[in-house]
Amino acid sequence: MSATDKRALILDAALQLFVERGYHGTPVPLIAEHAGVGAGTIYRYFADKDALVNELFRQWKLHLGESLLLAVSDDQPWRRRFGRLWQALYHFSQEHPGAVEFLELHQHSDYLDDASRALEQQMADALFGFVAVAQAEEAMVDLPPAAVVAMVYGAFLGLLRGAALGWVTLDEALVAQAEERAWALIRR
Amino acid sequence: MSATDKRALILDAALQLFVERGYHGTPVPLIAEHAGVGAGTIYRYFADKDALVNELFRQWKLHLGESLLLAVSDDQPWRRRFGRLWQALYHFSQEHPGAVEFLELHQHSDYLDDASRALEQQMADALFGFVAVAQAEEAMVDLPPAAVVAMVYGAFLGLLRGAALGWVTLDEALVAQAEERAWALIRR
DNA sequence: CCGCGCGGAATGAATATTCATTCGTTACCC
DNA sequence: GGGTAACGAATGAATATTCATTCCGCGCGG
Repeated sequence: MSATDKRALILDAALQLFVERGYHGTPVPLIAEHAGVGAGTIYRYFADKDALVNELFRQWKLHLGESLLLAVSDDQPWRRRFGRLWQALYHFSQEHPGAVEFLELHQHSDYLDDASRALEQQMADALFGFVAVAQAEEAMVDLPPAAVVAMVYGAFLGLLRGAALGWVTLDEALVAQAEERAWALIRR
Repeated sequence: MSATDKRALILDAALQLFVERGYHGTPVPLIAEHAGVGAGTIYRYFADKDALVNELFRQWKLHLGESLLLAVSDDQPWRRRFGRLWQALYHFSQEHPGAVEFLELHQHSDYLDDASRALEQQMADALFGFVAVAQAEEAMVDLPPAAVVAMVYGAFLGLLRGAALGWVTLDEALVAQAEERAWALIRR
C-alpha cells in the first residue's frame, strides 16, 4: 500500500465521521480505527486534528467548485446552464456521499483557517459572478446575487437533508422536477 | 432574582454558544460563565448537558412550530397563507436570534432523545399536511410534500446563512422579494 | 540465491490536557 | 439560626498528541 493510499483512507474515514458526529464529536482514535491505521499514523500525515479538517475542507470545496464551474462554463442558454449546474450538484452529492453535507457543517467553525475561508469566499464569488452575468442579460430575477445563490443552494441542501432524514427519496425523476421548480424560483 | 430567571439565563447562554460552537464544542463551564452563574448551578436545573440541550431543542421547536401553524391556520387564499408562513418564519428568526439556526444544527445529533425526535416528526408532519391540502386544492405543485417543505425551508435557511456570513443583508424588502420567489417555487 | 542490517513508516501505550460532573463550603433569605 | 440556593475548586473520565518500540522492504555481501 502506498503512502498516498493511507492518507486517502484517513481523509475518507474523517469525512464520514465528521458528517455523522461533527468535528468536536469525533475522537481522533476513532478516525484511525475507521481508516484501519494506528492513531499515531494520522500525525505522520497531518500536523494535528485542525490541519486534517482544513485539508478535508479545501479538498472538497475545490473539487465541488471545479465541478460546478465546469458545468456552467459552456456557452448555452441560461436555462440550460442552470440545469447543468443543478445536475452537477446532484451527481456530485451522489458520487461523493457526505462531501456536500460536510462542506455545510462549518457554520460551527472555530477551526477553519484563513486559507480555507479564502477558498470559500473565492468559490462563492464565482457563483455570484455567474448570477450577475445572467441578471445583466435579463435572464435571472433581480435580487442580490448572493440571495439568489443562497436560496437555490439552500433549496438543494434542503432536499439532501430531507433525503438523509428519510423524508424524501432522491432519484433522477424527483431531482429533475426539483430543477424545474428551482428554475421557477430564479427565472426572470 | 427568581429561580426561573436563572434557568432562562442558562438556556439563553447555551443557545448562543451552541449556535456559535456546536454542542460538543461548548464546555459546560463556558455556558455557566456566559450565563453569569457558577458551573455547579447548571446541575441544579438540568440533570446533565444532554438534558439541557434537549430541553432547549424542545422549547424552540415547540415555539417555532406554534408560530408557523398559527400563521397558516387562517382561512385565506393559499398565496396569502404562504405569505404569512414565510413572514412568520422571518419574524421568528429576528425576534429569537440563533433559535432557527440552533434547530437546524441537529443532523449531528447523537444527543437528541426520543421525545425531541418525536416532536420534530410531529412538526414536520404538520407542515407536510398543510402542503398536502394545498395540493389537493390544486394550489401547489405536485411534488412529494416533504420535498416542497424541504426546498422552501431550505431556501429560507440559505438566506439566514447568507446573512450570518455577511453575504446578504436581510431586511423587510429583501424578505418580501424572496417570499415572491419562494412562492414561484411552489405555486401550481 | 540467501540472510543480514539499515532507514523510514507505522504502531499504540503513555502522557498531558480538556471537560463534565460532584461536593464541601459559603451566602442568602425567612 | 435553619434551610435553601449558589458557587467554583476538585475529581475522574475522555481525548489529543507524543514517542519509544516494532515492523517492513530493500540493497548488499557472502
